[in-house]
Amino acid sequence: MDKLSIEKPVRVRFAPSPTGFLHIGGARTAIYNWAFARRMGGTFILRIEDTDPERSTPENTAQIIRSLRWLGLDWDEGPEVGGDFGPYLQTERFSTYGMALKHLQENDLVYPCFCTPEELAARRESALSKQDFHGYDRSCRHLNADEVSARLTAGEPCAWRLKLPLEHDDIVFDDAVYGQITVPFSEMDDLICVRSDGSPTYNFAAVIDDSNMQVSHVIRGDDHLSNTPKQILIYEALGLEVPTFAHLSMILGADGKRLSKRHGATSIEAYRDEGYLSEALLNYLALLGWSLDGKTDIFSAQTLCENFSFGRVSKNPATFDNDKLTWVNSTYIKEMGARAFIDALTPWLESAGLAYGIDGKANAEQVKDSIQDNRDWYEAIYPLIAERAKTLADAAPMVSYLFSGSELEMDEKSVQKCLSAAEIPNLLESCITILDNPSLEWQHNNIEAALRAVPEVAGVKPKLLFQAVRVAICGNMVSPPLFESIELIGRNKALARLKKAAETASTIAVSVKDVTTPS
RNA sequence: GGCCCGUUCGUCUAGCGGUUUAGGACACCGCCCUCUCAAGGCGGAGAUCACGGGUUCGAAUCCCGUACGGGCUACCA
Repeated sequence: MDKLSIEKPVRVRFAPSPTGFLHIGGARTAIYNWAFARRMGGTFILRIEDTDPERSTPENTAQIIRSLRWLGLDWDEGPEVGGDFGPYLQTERFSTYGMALKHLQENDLVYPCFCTPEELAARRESALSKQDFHGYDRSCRHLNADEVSARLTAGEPCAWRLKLPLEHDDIVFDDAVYGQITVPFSEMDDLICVRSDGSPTYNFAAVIDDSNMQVSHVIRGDDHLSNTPKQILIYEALGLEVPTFAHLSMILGADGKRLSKRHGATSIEAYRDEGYLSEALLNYLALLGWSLDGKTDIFSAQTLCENFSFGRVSKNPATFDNDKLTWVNSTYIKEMGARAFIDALTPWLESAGLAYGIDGKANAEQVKDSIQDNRDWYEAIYPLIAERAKTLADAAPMVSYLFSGSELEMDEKSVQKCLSAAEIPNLLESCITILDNPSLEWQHNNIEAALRAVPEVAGVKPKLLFQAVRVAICGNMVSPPLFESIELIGRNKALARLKKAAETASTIAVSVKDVTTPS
């Protein structure tokens, strides 16, 4: 392998066509290309295959680039970065395809086909029903030279087809993932290289580009496995060196069908918007079809780049498992640390309008300023939810109670369940007295120690009181840790919330008494 | 129809002829911890390695069929 890399520098490319967003499958192909390039000290190229004018848009191209960047991939040549083998948009490379065609024409390796698409479709239809379809019937290949030149000079539209050799061995290539693949030459037909409108077909353009860009390894989805022999024939006609191929299996939805819109989010940006971290998505995608050692699930991009190899890429299609992605994401949240977490969470706080020091919904600017001015306070949130939030989207609602000021809306169910016991008003009053004491240092350990005395003295279970306090402070019977929350909310607001809860509790106690006391 | 490819717990995978009573992870279940929820710890259930034939002293691993799934079979990419 080392020897090989000395002989031929590793150059790989990711070549999406901008007919849609960057989706899960494309992203994984990009990741493997990138990781392989980094592993081999090679070059990673981004090339946009926008030859389909009907479906390609600049917006899609921009979105693909944005998604790739967001994932943390960087390319050495391509849009935005340039390179010596550009341009990197196929629509800007048409002259190269023209030159290649000319070369083929001059060497009688290609011939004009005047059959119309309609004729071909009809012929294909009838051949198919006879169950022996083997591609184009080569009728135009046998036209006599005079007729051809006459029709050509008359300007009759024609496509240019590759003039396959009459005799050829079966096509054999070594796929880096699948191993040796053999396709009978009898299956090959005279494929079209250039359409009647002058545009190159995918197979032709890909070969010319990969060759011109000196691509050493073509790493792509296995929907191209069947295109490979055709492309090899083009390489051979042009006298070009055939690169190494590595095909990647598809990614399936939970129903075992090819991943598509029906399965919900498939675009990379949709995952970003659902609160997944790019590092986690990258990790999960890398894991979906590749293994580091069979045991390790969590690894950094750097580890990926240091260890990637085709030998560990699996051949069978993988089913996308959102549960596992979510788990990977949650482990990244747990390990990312307060600083990175708050950075990542900032947009979410902005859109939720959560700013420390501002009651009610704040605007994005206020949130930004608040975070800047109260960085320590914000970072103190992290340990409260690091083990609880599975995504960034989870996190904001989870901590919104910290931003509610003195007025907190309490969940009705939680109120009924946790504030209705007869002892609650008195217990809460005791808490208020304790917390109102200025000599109590406002720190969660001290707060906890002080409050634990209350149920002990009253002879009730700690849980009874703390659930009531939780509802008072957090508004819900399920919440992040209580004493840390009290600390973060601050003495005045905490006291205000406790007072309000105590009032609520006494009204419930009264009404309960009304109901239960026989008249 | 033809050609190509694939098939190990529900899911992702380890496994490259003997170290395998098939290992890990997610999900699931139970217990512990505990101020709730999580997290964490411990344990459990879950795969006759698609099926059938070979080869071999020995096969999840090699070969051949079959079934199922996917791809290609375009003047789409």
